[in-house]
This record gives sequence, structure tokens and C-alpha cells, in this order.
Amino acid sequence: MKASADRAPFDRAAFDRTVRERLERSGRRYTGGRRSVVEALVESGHPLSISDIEKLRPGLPRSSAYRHLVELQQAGIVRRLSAEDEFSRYELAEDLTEHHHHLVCVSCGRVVDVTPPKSFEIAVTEVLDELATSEGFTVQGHRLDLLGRCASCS
Amino acid sequence: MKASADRAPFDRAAFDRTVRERLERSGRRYTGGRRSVVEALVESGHPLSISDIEKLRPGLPRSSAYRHLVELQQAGIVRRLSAEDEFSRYELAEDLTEHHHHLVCVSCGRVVDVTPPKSFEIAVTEVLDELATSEGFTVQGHRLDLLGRCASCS
DNA sequence: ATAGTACTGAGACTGAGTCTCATTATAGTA
DNA sequence: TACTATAATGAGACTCAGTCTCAGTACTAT
Ligand SMILES: [Mn+2]
Ligand SMILES: [Mn+2]
Ligand SMILES: [Zn+2]
Ligand SMILES: [Zn+2]
Repeated sequence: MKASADRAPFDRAAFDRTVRERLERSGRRYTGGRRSVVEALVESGHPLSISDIEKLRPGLPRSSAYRHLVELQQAGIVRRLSAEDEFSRYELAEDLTEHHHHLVCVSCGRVVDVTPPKSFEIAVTEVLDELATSEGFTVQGHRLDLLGRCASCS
Repeated sequence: MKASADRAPFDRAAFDRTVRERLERSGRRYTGGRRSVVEALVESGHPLSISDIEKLRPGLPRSSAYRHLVELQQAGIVRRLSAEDEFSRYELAEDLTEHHHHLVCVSCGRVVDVTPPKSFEIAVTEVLDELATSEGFTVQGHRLDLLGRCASCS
């Protein structure tokens, strides 16, 4: 069972429009290099490290890839994940996909998306909001990762 | 309400014995430098960055602090957290304190411990185990952080 | 076309974290 | 206590993921 089996089909045209809008709203163009990075993230469907991106887009210079990722973060298109290992990973912003969580392999670093049922999210959010409020925190969101070993590392 | 209000009182002697045991089990001594790092973590009660540790232990050389943290991780005494910012943070291993989660300030990077009720943990674990199993993952644990702004950054 | 501005690639640079090595402390033994 | 073997330490060189600079290129608008 795929966690996303019941998701609406991906509308590439609408997605492109949104990405372009967000880039332009932050004063940038939707150029070939930026599109190349965004499409690598769309196609792979799971968080990518810089070296993943280099393998998928051999022509793209490292400095450009890093720069694009920063710009895409500022435009709210990409989110950077802090990983267990030393390598950051990047994925599409949640409102371009859907709220989800991660299975993180402590052995190889691979990250897989996973989406719990909505009832779970509601319960989690409620409890956590209360805890945060009691410490004077203003909650913006949460991050829930499962650490373990992936199928091929077991 | 403090999240840890109902925790058993901290037994420093028993704690020291456990730390020494774990270090010796991994072939190391419980020396002054290592004790200095461990006690900084105990006293502060929340995850510390290297620069936090430097401020708390001005005499301790940077290279020694880093080395101690690696050794303490290998001995299962310390856990390294990957943060939102570029700086790792370190805390005592969960079985020396208790299972807990983090409020992470996206503005200043500060991390506060928070402990949800056991019923919450049971529910979370159950749902997550199922999701992980369906992806062929073997779960070792989870990590749940709340991102937001701390009281002084709001 | 021209000007103004954004984008790009090459590579220099930064700094958190690691490694090396010479010196010092410790535990064990006689 | 003296001697030996091994572990620990501090200084600083080093690594390399990530950032910054800058000269050249591509857009965009008029
Ligand atoms: Mn969630
Ligand atoms: Mn938990
Ligand atoms: Zn793996
Ligand atoms: Zn803060």
C-alpha cells in the first residue's frame, strides 16, 4: 500500500503555474536551471541531496544548483531538511505536495515520504499545540521522522 | 506547568555510575574533560551547541570538546541532534533522561525539551509502526519536533 | 539597437567538524 | 616507588558542504 494511493492526480501545468508565480512574486524568473532543479524534485518524489541532484542533472554546475535551491526556498517552493548525516536534503514545499513525514534510514541516509491519516494529524496537532503554548511557544508546524533501517539495509 | 514536573528526582550518583559504566564498556575512561561535557549537558537541561558548551566550559579546548562528544555518542551517553540551522546540538541519551520531544525556535535556534503524555506516545507509535512496516522499514525510534518562535523571539 | 537588470559558471572562500601528532596523564605491575 | 604500556589531551592542520564574488551572458522593456 502506497501512502499516497488516494491523492489527486498530479497536474503538471497547474504546478508549473504556481512555481512560476512564486518565483515572480519573489522577483525571480523561472529559468532553465531552476526548472531543472524543480523537475528533479518532482520526478524523484522523495527528498534529494545535492549529490542526488548532480547525478540526475549532470550538466548543472554545483554552484548553480546550490544557488537555485536557496532561491527556491526563499520563494517557498523548496524546503530544506536537516538530515541525520552531514548532507542536507531538499524536497518540494508541503503546500505543493501535501503534509507528510519521513522514514529515515540510519544506515544509508535514504528518506522516504509517508502520510499518516488525517485523524492522526488532528490528534497530534492538538496535543502539541497545548504543550507549546504552555512553554510560550508559537507553533508554525511540526516535523515527525521515523528513524530505522530501510528494506535494503535490513 | 513544567513538562517534567512529575519526573523522579535526579540521582547524580546513580547517573555518574551509569555514565562511567558505559564509557568503560566502550573502552574509555571517565576523565575530567568528558565529565565536564557531561555535566554541562546535565546542568543546562536542554540541547547545547558547541558554542554553548564553549561558553559554559571556557577552559575546554574546542578539539577536545568535539572529540568528547563523539566518544560520548559512541558510548551511548550523548545524542546529536540535527538542527534547523547549521549547528549541531547535543543532549543526553534518552534512556538517561526520558523520551521527549523538542520545541525548536526557527528564529534563534533555541531548543526546549517537552514531554507529551504517555497515552500520546502510545498512539503515535502504533500508527507510525504500521506506516513503516508497509514500506519495509524497521523502526528504531522517532523524532518529533515543533517548529515555531520562542517566547523571547515572538 | 540599447540600456538595465537578472542569471550563470568558475572558482575563491568560510567555517563546522575531523584528523594528526607530539606531549601528558593514567593504570598496571613489580 | 620506578617502569611500561596505553589512553587522553591540546594545538593546529586539514576537509569539504555550502556560500560568496565577479566577470560574462541572457532576458526584458522601450
Ligand atoms: Mn504531521
Ligand atoms: Mn515520542
Ligand atoms: Zn538504508
Ligand atoms: Zn527564539
